[in-house]
Amino acid sequence: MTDRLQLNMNEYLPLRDVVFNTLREAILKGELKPGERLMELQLAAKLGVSRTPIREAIRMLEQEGLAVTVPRKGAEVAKMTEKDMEDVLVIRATLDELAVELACDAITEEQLAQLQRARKDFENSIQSKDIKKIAQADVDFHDAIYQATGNTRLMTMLSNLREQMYRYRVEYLKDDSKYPELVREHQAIMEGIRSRDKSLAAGVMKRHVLNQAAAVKSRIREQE
Amino acid sequence: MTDRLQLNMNEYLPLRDVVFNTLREAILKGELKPGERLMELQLAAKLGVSRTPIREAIRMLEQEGLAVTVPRKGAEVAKMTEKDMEDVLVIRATLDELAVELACDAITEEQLAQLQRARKDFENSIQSKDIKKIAQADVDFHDAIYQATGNTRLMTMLSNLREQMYRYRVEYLKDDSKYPELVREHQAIMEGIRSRDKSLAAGVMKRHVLNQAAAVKSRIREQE
DNA sequence: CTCCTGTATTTTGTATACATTATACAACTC
DNA sequence: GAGTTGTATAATGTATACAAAATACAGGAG
Repeated sequence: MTDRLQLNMNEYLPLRDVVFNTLREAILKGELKPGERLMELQLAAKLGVSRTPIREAIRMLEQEGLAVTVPRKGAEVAKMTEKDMEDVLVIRATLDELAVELACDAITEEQLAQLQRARKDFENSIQSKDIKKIAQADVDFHDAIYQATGNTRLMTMLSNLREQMYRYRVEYLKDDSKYPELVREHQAIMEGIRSRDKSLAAGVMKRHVLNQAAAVKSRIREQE
Repeated sequence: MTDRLQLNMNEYLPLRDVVFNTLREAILKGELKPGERLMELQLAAKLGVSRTPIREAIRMLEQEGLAVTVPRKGAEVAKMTEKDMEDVLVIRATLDELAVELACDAITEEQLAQLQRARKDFENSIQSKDIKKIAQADVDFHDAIYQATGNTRLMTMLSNLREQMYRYRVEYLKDDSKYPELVREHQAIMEGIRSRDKSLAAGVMKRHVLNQAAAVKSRIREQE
């Protein structure tokens, strides 16, 4: 009996997860805007499912910080105030620092190569002028670091924090005068990790994250 | 018209939240043990509600890391491996450090007084030999610090991280030989914050958190 | 005895129905 | 006109019904 027919049974996803992913994407892409109401019946109709999986997906979005519910009124896409964003940025800067330090200790040769590839992909993506592509390449670079920490929880938390900024961050990437600095920072972080120089890598990473603060916050002010 | 009858309308809670709180408590207290199945029908019968709020509560527990669901099989109380606990501890140590630093900058006189009270309550609670009481006093002390950071997200995240350790931490508090050290550490943290000495306070806090590692991990080994 | 298979039962997944509350707006009062 | 009240409508909260999959286990084949 061949063991290669892996039986695509693992591709089953409950509708709640499909709905969750769909709504999550829509929120991150900005198709569902901060403050926009998430009405069960309407969403159910649009997605062709019943209210039950919609409700469960909303509960999940809620815990991810992407939606907010008021009892008996319903859910809406979470709005972030400038203060919220500051709070998130401080946490993210700290945890990203931690991630880099852990990566310095734990990264394997293979993961280092992966990180190197991600760094190059990012530099190449910049030529393309395609914001989505650049954003994705940036995400991949950071994910490569998270992966190298070997700390699953940290990976999850950092992905989640990034997600909350993501909606507002695209704007930051439109300003291509920042690209050279981004490239330099990625390079420095990469070098720091390769040479296992924790304080160098962590320092650059912290700056790298906090550099986004001004741009992201001004984007929030526009929203209001 | 008197404005003191605040109309207890704000005490309305959807059943999903009641169920969520109930299950959460049960898990933290150890009444629902790691690995124990959470069967909807059974829980619904026991709590006297229908499956719908149960399901929504389970989705919430899931995102808090207290439950794990396998599609079409159902949910169970999350088990933590030693590795999971290490991962959580590292994150918590880092964020608790951050919290203390932020508190050094932002704490008000009133909050300082509150922290002082919490610290004393903790010392008093130790005399009582009542583990629950001691645990609660410890929680209150740390909460007072979280409060002082003024960072709402950080408060939420730290509460959540603590929650995940809580189940395994009671054991740690049964060993009263540790009490003097705990008291000293609380005192040092308190002093550090009062004198706005970030590096002192942060350093002690980090140690304070990591000190629990061995005890908590051995508790996990027992579970297996 | 071991392994397989078929079936009954339990459990989850999803849809729908009913109850209750919030919202919008028109008619009314002052 | 400002505010209030009543009513229709729409939304959420909760329960239940039905479908589909997982599980347990008895019985049979080898």
